[in-house]
Amino acid sequence: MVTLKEVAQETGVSIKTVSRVINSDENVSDDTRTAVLEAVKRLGYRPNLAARNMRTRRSQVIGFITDEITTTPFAVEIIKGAQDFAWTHNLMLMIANTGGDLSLGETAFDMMLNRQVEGIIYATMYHHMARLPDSAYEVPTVLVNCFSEDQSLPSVVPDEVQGGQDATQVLLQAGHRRIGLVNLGVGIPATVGREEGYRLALAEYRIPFQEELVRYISGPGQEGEGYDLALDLLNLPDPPSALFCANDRIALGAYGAVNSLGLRIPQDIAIVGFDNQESIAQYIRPRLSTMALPHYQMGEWAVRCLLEPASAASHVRQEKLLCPFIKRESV
Amino acid sequence: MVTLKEVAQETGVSIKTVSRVINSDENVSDDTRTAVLEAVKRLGYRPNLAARNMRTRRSQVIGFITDEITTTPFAVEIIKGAQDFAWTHNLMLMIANTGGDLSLGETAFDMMLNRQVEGIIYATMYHHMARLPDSAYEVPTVLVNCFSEDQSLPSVVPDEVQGGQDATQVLLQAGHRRIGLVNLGVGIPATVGREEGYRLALAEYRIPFQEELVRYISGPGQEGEGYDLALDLLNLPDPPSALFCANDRIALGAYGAVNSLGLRIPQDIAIVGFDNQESIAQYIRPRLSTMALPHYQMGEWAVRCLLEPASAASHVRQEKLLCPFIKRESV
DNA sequence: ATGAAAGCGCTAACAC
DNA sequence: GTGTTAGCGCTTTCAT
Repeated sequence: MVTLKEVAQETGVSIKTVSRVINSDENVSDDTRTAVLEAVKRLGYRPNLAARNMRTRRSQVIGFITDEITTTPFAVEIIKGAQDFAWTHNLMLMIANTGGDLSLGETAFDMMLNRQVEGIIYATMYHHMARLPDSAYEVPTVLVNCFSEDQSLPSVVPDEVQGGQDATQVLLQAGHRRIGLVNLGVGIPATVGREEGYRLALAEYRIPFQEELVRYISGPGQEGEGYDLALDLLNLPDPPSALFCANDRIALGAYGAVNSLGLRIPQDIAIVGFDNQESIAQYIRPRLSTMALPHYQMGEWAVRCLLEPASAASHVRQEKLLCPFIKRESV
Repeated sequence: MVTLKEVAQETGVSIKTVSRVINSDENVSDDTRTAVLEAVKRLGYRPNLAARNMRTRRSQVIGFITDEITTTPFAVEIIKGAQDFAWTHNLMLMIANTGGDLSLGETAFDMMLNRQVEGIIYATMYHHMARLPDSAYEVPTVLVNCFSEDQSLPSVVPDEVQGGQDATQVLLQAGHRRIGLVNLGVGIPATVGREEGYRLALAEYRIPFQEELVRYISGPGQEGEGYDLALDLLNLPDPPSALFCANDRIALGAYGAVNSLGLRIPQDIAIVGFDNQESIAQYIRPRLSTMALPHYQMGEWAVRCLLEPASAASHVRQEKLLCPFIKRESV
């Protein structure tokens, strides 16, 4: 390993002068700087950030802990957003995956903290409330796609209400007045928020909310249930002409239901999904119009929040990011 | 920050004794150990790995650089395999994504090296030859899903030949004797290897290889081309009764072609895919039988290779990992 | 079984 | 513009 000392000896200057050059300090004569840089190059010197960190207390590393994110293809965009933004600020991401296990989560925080990370991002696969170890408070921590019970940690989540509202509006604007909602399981933020948006959009058009048009899935088999519940709705005496499906897998099931009735999408039944799971939305025919989750942006926001604790984090407890509508062919 | 020194003062012993306790050194009396541990807990002491690293030269961090992997849902399993295995050895992964840009790749290596990583894993989205910066040789480096031109770096890739052979065998064993191959673009390892496997399997059954049964896609629109090429094959005067599609997106296109001809899968035409892209294979009807890529295992292997340079890395230049057959309903 | 001193590579503080 | 000294938190070496 080549050290500052060796570069100094090679150049015939003091260690501190080399340090100045490395850190782009102005107070170095051009001649000295040139000579030093030349030696740095020749020797292949590389600053030891671990050593620098000891003095500056800045590791230039931030931790990124997830529950099961790497297994959720479409959510890895959170990592990408975080890493791209971190990169532009000379920060690196250190990652850990807990598999949803709380004690592993605690270990993950400890391992990160021991390695002197400057901040930690905790991201989850699905939008929900998260339990966090005490060590989450030892360093700035930001939550992505989840929130702590007491909202004591800044967090960034998708704006479910806006998403639900916009999805419904798209259908409304296309002329539909009787719109079914095949929602997710009861009690989770996505279900509540998307339905609230649905109601808001209906209210704007002065359309009364009707319970019989709303269904909730109850198990994990989303396509299957989506099929059944959509079929239910379509078999109503006064059936809806459009379906808002709370995610794309449900929408996929709904496609099947529409087909089984010999109806066409979007001519007979219009469908809007949610999540923009490319692997589904892009490949089914007609291609699915749906609401995208702002994964990439949430990742970016999290890093920005860590970098500017004054601006973002302290002002808002929870940032809600826009879910944009992705127009394809199902409406 | 609580340091060894403070714990030592609190307990009334020397710094070194505390250090011994932290590092589970035997030579400490039980009383002392208990007292120290108690103080460690009370004070919330946390070893500073950056400081330890200065003496031991072991950062307990390894770098994980990818080209575009985080954007390829099904390939993130490489990260998961690496991270799970690293975890069991108390190592953390530091990640960077270059977007395929070579100069960014060089920067990524530099940033990792400056942060004293003990080794680097370079993983790519698709199996291909990779160009690496010189700095890749400054620390143990392992390639995943790619290889260096001169094979000077250890690498781990899917066993394309075995995969192609097994896929074809599945069809052969199901009684098919005329099997079409809709292959990827010419010249890449996957195309060459999978076709070689296809030929080997045919040879085992003494079936002559026929050029007219093999097609290659030429553009990026894999489903569309898959559709066209499969249709081509099925329209042959003496059409195949089974199709081996070199990836699942092509298979998806082939499904369309079979449907358009009013044929059924697998009764009239059997299909085997490749890649096991769950988002496709799992959701199309009938569900697609396909060959899985050993992403998770490649990630594991890479870390193991870094940890045991003596065993794995130095013996084999390139490790080929098994692509297992995933039985579903299309054969 | 325990401790004192040195030093890892670097930067902060303060000379000159 | 440049150098000296000290010390970040830890482990190593060598005493005791």
